[in-house]
Amino acid sequence: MRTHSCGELRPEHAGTTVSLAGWVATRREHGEKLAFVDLRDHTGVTQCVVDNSVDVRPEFVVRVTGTVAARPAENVNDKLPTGGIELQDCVVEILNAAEPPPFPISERADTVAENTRLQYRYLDIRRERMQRNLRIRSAVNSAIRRAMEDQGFVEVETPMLVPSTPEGAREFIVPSRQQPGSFYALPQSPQLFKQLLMVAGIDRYYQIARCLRDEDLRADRQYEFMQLDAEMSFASQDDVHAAIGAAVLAAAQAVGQDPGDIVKITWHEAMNRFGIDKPDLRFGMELQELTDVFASTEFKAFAGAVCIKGINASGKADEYGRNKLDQMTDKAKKMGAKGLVWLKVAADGSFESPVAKFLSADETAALTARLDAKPGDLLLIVADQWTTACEVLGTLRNDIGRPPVHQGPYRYLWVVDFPLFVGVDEASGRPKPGHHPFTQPHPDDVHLLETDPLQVRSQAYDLVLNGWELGSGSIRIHQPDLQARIFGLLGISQEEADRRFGFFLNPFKYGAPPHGGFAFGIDRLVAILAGEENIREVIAFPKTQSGQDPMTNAPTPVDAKQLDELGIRVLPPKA
RNA sequence: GGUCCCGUGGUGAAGUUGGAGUUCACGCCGGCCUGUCAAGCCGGAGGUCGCGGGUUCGAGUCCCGUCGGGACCGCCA
Repeated sequence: MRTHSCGELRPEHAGTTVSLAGWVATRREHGEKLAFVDLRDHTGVTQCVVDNSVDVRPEFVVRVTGTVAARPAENVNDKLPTGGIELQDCVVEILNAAEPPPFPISERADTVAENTRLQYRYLDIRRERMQRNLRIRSAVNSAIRRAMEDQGFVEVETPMLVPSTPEGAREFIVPSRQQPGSFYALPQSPQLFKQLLMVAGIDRYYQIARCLRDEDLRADRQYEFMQLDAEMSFASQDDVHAAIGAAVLAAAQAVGQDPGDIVKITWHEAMNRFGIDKPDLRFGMELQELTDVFASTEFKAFAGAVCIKGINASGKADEYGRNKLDQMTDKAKKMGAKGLVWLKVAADGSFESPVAKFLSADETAALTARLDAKPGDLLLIVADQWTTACEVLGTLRNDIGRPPVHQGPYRYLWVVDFPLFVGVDEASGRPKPGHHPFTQPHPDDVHLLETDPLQVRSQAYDLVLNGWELGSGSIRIHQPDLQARIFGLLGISQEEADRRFGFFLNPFKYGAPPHGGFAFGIDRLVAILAGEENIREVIAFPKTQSGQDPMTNAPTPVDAKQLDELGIRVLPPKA
């Protein structure tokens, strides 16, 4: 049907007769005998010189047969890769007519309401931007597959209809026809199955897996999303990081990027330096320790504080007026801080601040040195519990300094040694698992499990890119006695564990190898690699924030007959 | 569950302290035009200002509600 694509002809093809097929991009009329038609496919655009009597309009599907001609120098279009040639003596065959599209099939549609783009997604995808994004996604997927296969990982598909488990995210539920009143759940992740594959001797498992979570949607979250899911037997944390790192490297290289070295820092260091467990390393403004500076201060807000930390928003003094500083203070208080101290550095190096008069000369000098304060800088200080001080300043650091996620450079890092438990459940007084209850504690901290559980580090880790959490993983518990200890701490009895996790835990009695794994979000990775801020831009048919699809109108009511068969009755809407 | 922003011909935008007949660009339709390339020129059609209620002599504009979209908080072991 076609001999070439619309993006490949060059002056060296001059003289050959070719056939192109595609969509009419634009038409430029020049009188009775002459018109230019730009023919478009996913590879590009080629100008065809046609007789003006040919009645084709934008988005008509046509086949054009003609002769490639080099354009004279004055007619070359430098903006097009094919701008050195055009098709002459064209025979145009209309394969399908088309109504005018609701929005232009070009970069001009970037400003069209997203709802409209989603309603006509098949036209939106016809655009260069979406073509590019989906092709990047495909290249990333295949590069990841190749990298995993090369490392001896075996792709195993796991079921979509799985039992409901009460932990974690809210699940999508699927009614059973043969067992009315019983339900399947759609998997939040293949977590349980992949660990059983380790018991089963698969040794290295991976899957580009669809996961489903019924939680509110965001720029980086859809109900359905794809993960590179992997699990390894007889592997250390470092083994897992190396394997996943190779997949990330392959993905980046597939789009012509170099991820550089993946830095590794502990969770404690991340909190201490950046105030967040997914630090964005593209900018400085690190948290500085100030507790010692104010060890014997007269300033009441700082005196006796467990932890005092500060950041220097360099050069931001003028940008942040009283109003913005008040908003920042409110935010700090909402996050649990007792307050926020700000100081602006004046031209002579002195501090402009409501609290400047409470600081001694020594303290002022030490503060200036510690934060490397220069005229025009804005200093922000929080005195509180360590966690609060870090988190508040980490949030302000991101608010003030963080560039859009897709803006290079790309700074990948592993965050390791997450705490095994995060805080205490108010109702039960029990510690809450940070990752999931099957996470292996750090070997050096196991002895603290019963005495000081909140100090126990885990063998859990996150992969972070430019402040976005790409994914997380852990070394799992494979010893039933250790698992029982953890359940004991969580207040889960043997009976309850059997009931809730029995099908998962019983297999571990039959020879479970030490194992660990990881999963990262492909949508997020592809979005960043494609330079998009929103994962919907790299998903062919995404849902809106309210979980609807403007193209298919899903979700929709179903027939009473269908509900009947499933033994389901729908309650009337709440008044 | 909450906070904030948005909704005006097919598309994107403008519309002042509430005041005459909503404005502009692109697109669309018709005409002219032999070298354009987002062609150009002339003419034309196209609107429930998301929807409902209220205030007012008068509402695109103000108020309340509602629907839809987006960003974020909660949530996402």
